[in-house]
Amino acid sequence: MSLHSPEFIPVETAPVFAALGDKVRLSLLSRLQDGQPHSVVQLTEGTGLTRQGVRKHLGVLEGAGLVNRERVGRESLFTYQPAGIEDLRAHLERASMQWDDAVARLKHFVEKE
Amino acid sequence: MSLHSPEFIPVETAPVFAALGDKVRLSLLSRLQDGQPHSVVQLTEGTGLTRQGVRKHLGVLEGAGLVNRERVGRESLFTYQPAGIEDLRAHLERASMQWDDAVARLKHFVEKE
DNA sequence: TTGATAAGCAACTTTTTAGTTGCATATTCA
DNA sequence: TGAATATGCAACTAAAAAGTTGCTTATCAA
Repeated sequence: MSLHSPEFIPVETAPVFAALGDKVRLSLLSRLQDGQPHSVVQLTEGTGLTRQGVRKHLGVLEGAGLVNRERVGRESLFTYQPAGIEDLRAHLERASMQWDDAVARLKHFVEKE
Repeated sequence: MSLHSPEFIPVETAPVFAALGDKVRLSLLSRLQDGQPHSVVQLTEGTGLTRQGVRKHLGVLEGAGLVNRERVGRESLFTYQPAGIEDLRAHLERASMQWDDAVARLKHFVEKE
């Protein structure tokens, strides 16, 4: 028998949540949503930040596995990677279901008294 | 016609993601998953942190709407609030679907050439 | 081959977050 | 009432994150 109750959301996913926990990075992801590779200058436009600032955010997204980087010629092209979001979605879905179960059990327990 | 393409994940959700982007907070949420109110001392056990440290984390979770606080007697009782997670789940689900659509359109476009 | 463009790397400043200690306040209970 | 328990609040330190500037390197195109 397991000593641990099933984890709500695994702590290993914290870095991915952290990567998404920033307005600039969320809007960068929005712009990568078209599935096309985008260069750093391209992604810098409209952010109000410097190229290096944006580049740092892209590095965070890359570190979390949410985007992919590829050097092509003199450009660095970033592309959206769906796997990370898919993963989170699955975790949250499971968490929601676990919660519903817990509530149902609680209700049953209360009514039994 | 709208000038903006639909947002992948709305930037307003960033604070919620940020709240989840920490191992301590994720494990606190795990322990609140039973639906029962828990006091600060109770939640401090096993964290290796001080009561005040844990209290700060609980404050972040509360600020993100993920938990609820209620003062009862001399205790502060924290309870899990499912709405925030539910919200994120819905956003991620929509994002996944949008992505699938984008990929399908892209594929169709390529094949047409 | 030279000027313009895209980017990388490193150092540095500023801001935010995490975590602590110290002390005051409110509650419970013997 | 008085000791023990649970918490709150404020100040402080340390560490991480965000963002910048300055300079170098690589690539493209006339």
